Amino acid sequence: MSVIETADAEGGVSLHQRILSDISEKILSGAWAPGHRIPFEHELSAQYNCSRMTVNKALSQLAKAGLIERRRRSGSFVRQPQSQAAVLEIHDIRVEVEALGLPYRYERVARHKRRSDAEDRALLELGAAGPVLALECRHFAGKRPFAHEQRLINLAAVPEAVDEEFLAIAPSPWLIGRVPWSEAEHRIRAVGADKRIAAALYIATGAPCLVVERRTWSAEHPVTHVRFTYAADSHTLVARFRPSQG
Amino acid sequence: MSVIETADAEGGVSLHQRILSDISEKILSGAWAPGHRIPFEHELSAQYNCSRMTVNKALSQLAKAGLIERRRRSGSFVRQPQSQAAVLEIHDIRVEVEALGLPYRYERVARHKRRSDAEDRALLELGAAGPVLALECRHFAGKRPFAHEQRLINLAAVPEAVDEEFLAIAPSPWLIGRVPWSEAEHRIRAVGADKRIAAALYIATGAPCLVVERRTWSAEHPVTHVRFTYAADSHTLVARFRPSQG
DNA sequence: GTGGCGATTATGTATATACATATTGAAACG
DNA sequence: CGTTTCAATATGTATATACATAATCGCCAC
Repeated sequence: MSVIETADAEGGVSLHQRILSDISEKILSGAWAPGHRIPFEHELSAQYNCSRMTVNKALSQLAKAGLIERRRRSGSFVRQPQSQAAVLEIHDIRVEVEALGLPYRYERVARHKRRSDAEDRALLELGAAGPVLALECRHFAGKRPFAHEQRLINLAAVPEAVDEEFLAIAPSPWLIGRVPWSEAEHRIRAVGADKRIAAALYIATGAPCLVVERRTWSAEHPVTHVRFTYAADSHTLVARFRPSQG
Repeated sequence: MSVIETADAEGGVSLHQRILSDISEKILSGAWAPGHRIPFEHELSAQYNCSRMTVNKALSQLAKAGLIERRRRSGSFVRQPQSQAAVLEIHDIRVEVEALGLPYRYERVARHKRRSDAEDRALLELGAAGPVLALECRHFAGKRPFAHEQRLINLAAVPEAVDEEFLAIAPSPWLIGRVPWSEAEHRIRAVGADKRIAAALYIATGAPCLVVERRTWSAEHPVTHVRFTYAADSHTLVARFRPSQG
């Protein structure tokens, strides 16, 4: 390798930028699937004939953007690609269904109390392990399933949920009446239905679904994480706003 | 300055991180107003007793986050608060793509001026027939299509759009700079890709997609209707809020 | 087996250095 | 007087190096 050789004659783009876009191209194109281990820093620096620092700069940015996950001693791995933006609005399913003029019905499918596992903690953004309540429910519009609900409740924040079976009342209205929320985060995306969702919503596996995930905090404490899944033809989120000034 | 003196005994947080948060604190608190020139890299490196590279790392991140603007030979300056209405920022696709660290590219696929048909009037909520501009565009992240855009512009509300080809600039930024909007409505849903969308986004027919439609009004006049379609694996909308009313 | 423990390894952060690039301001020139 | 040139300056990108840190692997003792 030459000493201090600047500007790799790469059309104005800096090297770490080129490395970055090469790798993200591989990821977004699917050539490197989620879970795939991307080459080590020292391998890439050999491949691109540059220093490890340059590779590190690119990989750090990819990690910050959420495309890859880095693990010491193990390497860097492709994550589920996702970009971020913001949208607003909150919804109550009973109200939505009744607005359609259809009879609403609620069904609790499952309920488990357990000590939070790693996935639970990730979903709730919990630091330490603790008791959680896991719920699975369905919401019907007329005879058709309208939405599937998977929910986690942090029992450290809402201990009285232990005594509720959620057979007659859905978790959302129960929580809203009890726990004032100070912050909420929504994630909205499209997915293909997996087998479980397909069965729950009476649709084909792989059929497009809208997924709305919501995380709620009350005074800095994570309260609940919920994932609603709707069949594509059953649901449109609507949000109206006026501009706010800076 | 000492030689290779690691871990400045600063409670686990890295130095560049501390510099970054110190400066953003100054900016967000208002102590350094927009337009204020923040200290030069060499001044900060003296102040923090560290190398210029470390300061550079912090400032580069601040620039990428949009808090400051850097000008060669002149220094770094606090930017005007970018608190554009959440909605606008949301669907500025260029910003989303660049936040991923990927090169953004825009392409106009088609442009037609016509008298509004029934479908156009439904989409724009127009009462009477009138001239509209129909556009089809694509937004790329790296080499992959990131979003497909179908747009209608009400020429009665924005007559000067007739003279714009939209080859170099995308409709969103063009409109934002020209037409103040007073109200917007969003509709978000999942669909299976039809043939046209599948071809445009390099995905299979029927593959799940996220569709975001936006209608905008300016002083009661419908301005534009736009439909963005994203491949399922490329996009997640994220929104955080605090309760403002109820 | 299995439980601990040290060696190994990949990433994380920092350093000093080198040169490129863009921009500014002032000096030199026609 | 305007223009051109040039040096100074701040940022931009890259290098080689050094050491910290965390996680894993394999070895060894029990």
